[in-house]
Amino acid sequence: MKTVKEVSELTGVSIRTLHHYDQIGLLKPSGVTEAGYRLYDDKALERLHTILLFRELEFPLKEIRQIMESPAFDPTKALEQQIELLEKQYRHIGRLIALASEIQRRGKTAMGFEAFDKSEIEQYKQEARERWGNHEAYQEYVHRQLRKTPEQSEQEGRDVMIYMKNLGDLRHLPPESAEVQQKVKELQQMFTRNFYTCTNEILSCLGEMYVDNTRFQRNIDQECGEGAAEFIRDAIRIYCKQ
Amino acid sequence: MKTVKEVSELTGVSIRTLHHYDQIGLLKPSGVTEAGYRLYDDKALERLHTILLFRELEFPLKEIRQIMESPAFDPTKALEQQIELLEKQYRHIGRLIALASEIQRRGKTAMGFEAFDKSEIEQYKQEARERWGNHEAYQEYVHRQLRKTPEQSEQEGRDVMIYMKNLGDLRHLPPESAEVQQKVKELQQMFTRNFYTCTNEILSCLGEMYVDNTRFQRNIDQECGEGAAEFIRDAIRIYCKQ
DNA sequence: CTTGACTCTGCCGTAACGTAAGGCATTACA
DNA sequence: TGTAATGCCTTACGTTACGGCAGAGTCAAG
Repeated sequence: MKTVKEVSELTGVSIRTLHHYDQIGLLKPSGVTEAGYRLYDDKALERLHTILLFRELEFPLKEIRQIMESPAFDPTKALEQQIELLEKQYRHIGRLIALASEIQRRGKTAMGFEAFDKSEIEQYKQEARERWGNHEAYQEYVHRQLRKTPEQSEQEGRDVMIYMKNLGDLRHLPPESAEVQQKVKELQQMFTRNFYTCTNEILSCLGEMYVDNTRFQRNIDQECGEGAAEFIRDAIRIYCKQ
Repeated sequence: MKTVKEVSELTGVSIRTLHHYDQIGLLKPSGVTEAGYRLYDDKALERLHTILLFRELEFPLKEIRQIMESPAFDPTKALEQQIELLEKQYRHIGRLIALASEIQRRGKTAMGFEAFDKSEIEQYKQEARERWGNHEAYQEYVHRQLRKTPEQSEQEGRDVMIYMKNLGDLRHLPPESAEVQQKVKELQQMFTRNFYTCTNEILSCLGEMYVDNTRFQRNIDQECGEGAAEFIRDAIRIYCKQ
């Protein structure tokens, strides 16, 4: 049985926070002395650790209580939602940084004193969006990857290769033919499903990379036949132009 | 002269917010009717736009007031600080997402109901950090780049090439020689100064890329002499091993 | 003159505590 | 055993940027 101070020193939460959690019913002490001192046992400490974990993930305290009280409340789903929420914030802040940077970069003189007019701000926003676009796709990719198990990742790797092979097998056709272009489209859709929103711009970057990157090119040519990498790149180039 | 409702509809801020801004002295109406109705003119609207810009960038209202009241308060510096703050938040949220994803990825069964113990949480954190590490360096890079003018970027590109050339010029020496290793160190320091915290791991990735990427290799060899790319990669490999 | 739209000034509530203030309880030391 | 030093309690206000009332006055139209 530990007093508030001991718990506080053990876990790093303030005494006031313990009072608060008691007050809102999130963490009741295991017992109280006749003088009204709060006493916590090991089970309470464990509960506190769980609370702190959720708190770190920026769950609101109310929700933490619900999660821990009713087993009906699905923690898996809650976690999923929370991740979505965090990702929203993350993107939002990213855009803010881009906007602020844009102002800093261009407005060194204008920043002097008075007002920006609205059109100017919109201009900043526009430019920030453009400079930020690619980055956001990458973010999405990383986050999606983080949530995958190694087996999932491996499976996806094979999937990609199948699509590449489908496309590479058509390299006797001209890259602008309808059939080839259809396959490019499917490739793009597959990327969007499995990795990130694959815009034409991104797809085009990927296409260039398949040739620019020695290892990629070697792999693709090995799996799909000599010259496949270049063929795929060309097909993508054409696809992205229209 | 516009009433609160008109201003509200024009700018999207609530009437209550206008009241609030009046109350805290952030945006006083240009005039009031004898009945006490607030009236705003175009100058006030402009001021409001500026306020909204700073608000979007998550400046606290108090600070916005200070910035706009006293020209002594340096907006350039304030913007810089704000960006730093946003970046801190950004990294923080990124790590949270990594942590949450890690729990989701591994804890599907464990997530059931009860407590995590502390060691388990630390384990999650550790793994999340590892999976997140490279990503963070990239973030830093993007953010630093965003703030640079095109001329700055260009200058830096030339700087990099100078360092590369310094290193490439030593390719008659063995890559493990002290002189070469010293140059590698300088290269790493230069990256950290100009782009991002260049850990050994990242440096090593860069080294591999100089050979893996066809375009990079060609450029390096062209500028620094035949075989320079491979030599630099080897020198970096050795440097990173100790 | 009434009606409906509009506006005003309070005041309470939010989230998660921080920071006192004022008053017992416990412990340490002389 | 007295007293000082901690430790603990409760109560309550402060923080941020408003949202949402209530109750009352104001304005333009029919």
